[in-house]
Amino acid sequence: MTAAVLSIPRAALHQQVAPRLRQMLVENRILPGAKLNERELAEALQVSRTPLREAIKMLAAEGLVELLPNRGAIAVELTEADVLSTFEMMAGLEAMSGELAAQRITDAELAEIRAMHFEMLAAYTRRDLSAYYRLNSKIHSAINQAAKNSVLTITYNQVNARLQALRFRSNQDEGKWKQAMAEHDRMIDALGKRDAGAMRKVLAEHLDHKRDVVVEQLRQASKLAAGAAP
Amino acid sequence: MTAAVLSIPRAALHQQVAPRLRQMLVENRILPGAKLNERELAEALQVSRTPLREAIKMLAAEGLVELLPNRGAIAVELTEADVLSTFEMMAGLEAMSGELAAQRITDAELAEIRAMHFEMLAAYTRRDLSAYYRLNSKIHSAINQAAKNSVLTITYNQVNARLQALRFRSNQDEGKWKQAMAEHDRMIDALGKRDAGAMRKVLAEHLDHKRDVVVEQLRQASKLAAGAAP
DNA sequence: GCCGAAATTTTTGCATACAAAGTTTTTTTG
DNA sequence: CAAAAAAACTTTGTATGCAAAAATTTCGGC
Repeated sequence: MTAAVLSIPRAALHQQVAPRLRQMLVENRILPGAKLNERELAEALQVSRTPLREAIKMLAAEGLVELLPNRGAIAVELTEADVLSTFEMMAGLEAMSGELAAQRITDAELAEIRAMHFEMLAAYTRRDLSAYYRLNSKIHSAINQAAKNSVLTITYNQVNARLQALRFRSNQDEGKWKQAMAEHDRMIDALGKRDAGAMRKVLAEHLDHKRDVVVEQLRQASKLAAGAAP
Repeated sequence: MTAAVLSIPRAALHQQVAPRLRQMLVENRILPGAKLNERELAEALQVSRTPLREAIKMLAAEGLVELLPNRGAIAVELTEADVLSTFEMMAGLEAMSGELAAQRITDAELAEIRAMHFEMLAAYTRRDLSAYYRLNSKIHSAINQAAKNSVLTITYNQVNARLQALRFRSNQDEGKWKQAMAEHDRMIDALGKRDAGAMRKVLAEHLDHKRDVVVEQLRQASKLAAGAAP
């Protein structure tokens, strides 16, 4: 009866808590700037404070929470400057991924990315935003994998985590979406030709456009807030 | 008497322990692959296991130690592939720093970097390796600062930490050293001209050469070890 | 009624205690 | 004597308790 419970969970509690907390932060279930109350969280996650605190320290090292001496941790709040810096960094990482992937990708990897690209075309045609996001994320991950640099992959995932919270609410407008798809077309083309320079260029541009979409939405959101509050 | 002790140390223990542990790892005072015994370390650092464990979790998130379930943590051991990946990543980050710095550096920042460059020329002329390393590190940091991207700075410092352990033992040969100095000359030149493309290029090459020096030394070291052991 | 100070409550930070997993040593058996 | 099993020991992982700091509330003075 309890066999599954006893045999499967070989992961330590702090190793279970960290991903769950990370997801709560990334999905804005814990709002930016909000305090992470240890007692409350420990109760909610059904663990004692010790493994919870260890998990919080890990997320602090990842930059998802900020530690205030004697005042615990708060979910990071990204200023517009932070958002721009993060996107600029992602653009650099994506450009590097693309450049290296163009040099190192195998035929099998390329075929799989092409397949996902067609799936994404299908999602775009159906205007299935959630499938589109899922496939987009998978394609970019696959490109990163094809670059075959473990440190780049780790860094990419870390920086990417900080942006998830923003992209979550980013519903694209039709024009931008079409443009993003066109950029993906060029990407697949450049990958097929193993053109590292073109990959760098198209990915850097792609991320710059994503940045523009998010920043525009942030400005709109803060304009709305400013109009409502005072 | 105890006023200084009572007023200054507002830093939490885990915040003090983490940097100390990081330095021990970076300076190879804890050897790669070695187990981090909690009782021993806690005693050596004069803290209980709780803040020590929190610090270890932070270093794990930074990638300096590896967590083994129910078996604690070990200092990461960099394979040759890891070293290559890390240098490749550093090359990308330095290239990005240089490119952005060329676009954003102020005259004051440029002047300070030029001053440090002259100091480094002095250290090189005296063959003062330790001063050379210190200034080299400061110059690269200053370029990174001039890029004015906080996420890039954090990432740069993290990835750089993993390489400190290797550079520590890297005594350059005369030819490589001269070449590195020439590259720094070109760097300062490109920065003065605000030539982003040239900065990207020279920094990427500079790091590639550093990589070659380290890899060559690693190969020599492992060759020596192979000759001695069997 | 409102501001400020003191007291109370809450919360964080650290140490310790205990349980579970892992490691080593000893013992037993073939 | 070797290999396997068992016991003893060590180490990690988690919970709990206590002290110090911060936040909140209460109370006194104006």
